[in-house]
Amino acid sequence: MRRTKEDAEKTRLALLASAEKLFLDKGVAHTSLDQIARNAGVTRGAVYWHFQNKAHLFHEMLNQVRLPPEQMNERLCSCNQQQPLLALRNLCIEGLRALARDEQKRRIMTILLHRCEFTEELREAEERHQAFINQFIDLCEQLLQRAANNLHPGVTPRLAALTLHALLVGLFSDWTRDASLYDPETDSAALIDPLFRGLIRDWDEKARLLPTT
Amino acid sequence: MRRTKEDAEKTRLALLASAEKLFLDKGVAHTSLDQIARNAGVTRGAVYWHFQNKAHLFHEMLNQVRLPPEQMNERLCSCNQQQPLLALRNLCIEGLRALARDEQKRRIMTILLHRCEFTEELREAEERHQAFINQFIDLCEQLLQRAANNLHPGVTPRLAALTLHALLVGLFSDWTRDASLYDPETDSAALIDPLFRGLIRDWDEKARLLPTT
DNA sequence: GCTGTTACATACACAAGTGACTGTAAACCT
DNA sequence: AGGTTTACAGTCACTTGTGTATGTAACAGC
Repeated sequence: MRRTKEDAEKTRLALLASAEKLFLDKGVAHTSLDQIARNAGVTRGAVYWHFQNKAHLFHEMLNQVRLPPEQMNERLCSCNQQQPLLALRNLCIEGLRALARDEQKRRIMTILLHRCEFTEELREAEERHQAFINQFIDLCEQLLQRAANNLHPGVTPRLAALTLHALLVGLFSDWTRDASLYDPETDSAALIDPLFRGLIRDWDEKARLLPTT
Repeated sequence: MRRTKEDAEKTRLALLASAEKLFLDKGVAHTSLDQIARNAGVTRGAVYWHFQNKAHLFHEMLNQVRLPPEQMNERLCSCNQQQPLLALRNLCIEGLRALARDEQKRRIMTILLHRCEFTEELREAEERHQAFINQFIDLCEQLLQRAANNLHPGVTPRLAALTLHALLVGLFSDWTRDASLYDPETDSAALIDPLFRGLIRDWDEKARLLPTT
């Protein structure tokens, strides 16, 4: 029996890891707290000691990592570069690569995209996720607004921001579903750049300033 | 008590409609067969008469409609136009609009994207879905291969097809999550065209042949 | 060394869901 | 007209999951 504070923290982390693994394998709704506990080598008592219920456990699992949308929002808020659109493009690429590099991020993103039903009990997690999405779209729109006269005719900042977000979500969704589709390390730029070229008029000249980041 | 064949078909459809509604509201895993039955004004006996279990009910609910990916695959296979890329572009736009026009398609697509966990019991539905996706990507790749020398440098047919699919998935995913983001009827072209412009070299001249479809 | 608290394990009560089985009235067929 | 089948309703046995309450050994502080 281990009862020191460090040991307690270890079981807490073991529970979070078990939840992560089982959620990924069998879905959130199809995983019971008992399965999570046993997978971590403890009983349900430990689960209820560390977490109020499954929804809170899920929420704290999300809190372990900063997922790409949140990371990108933080970066977008703080950075005020002279080339905001290039910075945005690099952020998108980095977001894709971050998922491939960090196994945990990948697992949690996969759970969010493919292994959970956003129903009543997970509503707060859903709203939080949704808030990040809207924030990201708004930030993109602001950046694109500054370069509004460089946009191709018929493209508004708002629609361009929506398109960019949709592309990212689709790339995340497809890759977490089947990682053999493409390799984020080598293909990210080729997957992102065409859209920028189609949105911004003199993109190729702009991009020449920065080499293949 | 109603027992004619037409009445039986009516209750079957009522069960499918109830399942659709409840799956959308509460998620597939969080909806019981009893709730579906009561919502349709019958008991679980009727459910087990018409369907083997929840997975089969789910599967037949999907069979009621041809979702955008399947529609687009059928169209892509059959059509051999002189302007395949323009046809592909129009198909994408039509796919987006179809979701907005057909309430049932929208509900079922929302369930597939946001209200179900692809776990063991729904594995066959997932595999079917995944097969359509891969087929769509392959078809796009073939079409783009024909115009390979018109692609912008650095863009391969394979990556272009992946990008296009990702954009569509993202647009579906975003819109089914929040329909106020954009209006498929008016915005579809503006959401799709930039990517084509960024993928294909002389897109604007090509597109001038066909007006804003 | 005693005590209170921590970090769980165990036990219990309860609800909900499933699948199988049985019952049954009306429809259908001959 | 009568038997058979259809299209369910109702019941039962069983399992699974949750939340809570209680037990308990070890640690931490004085």
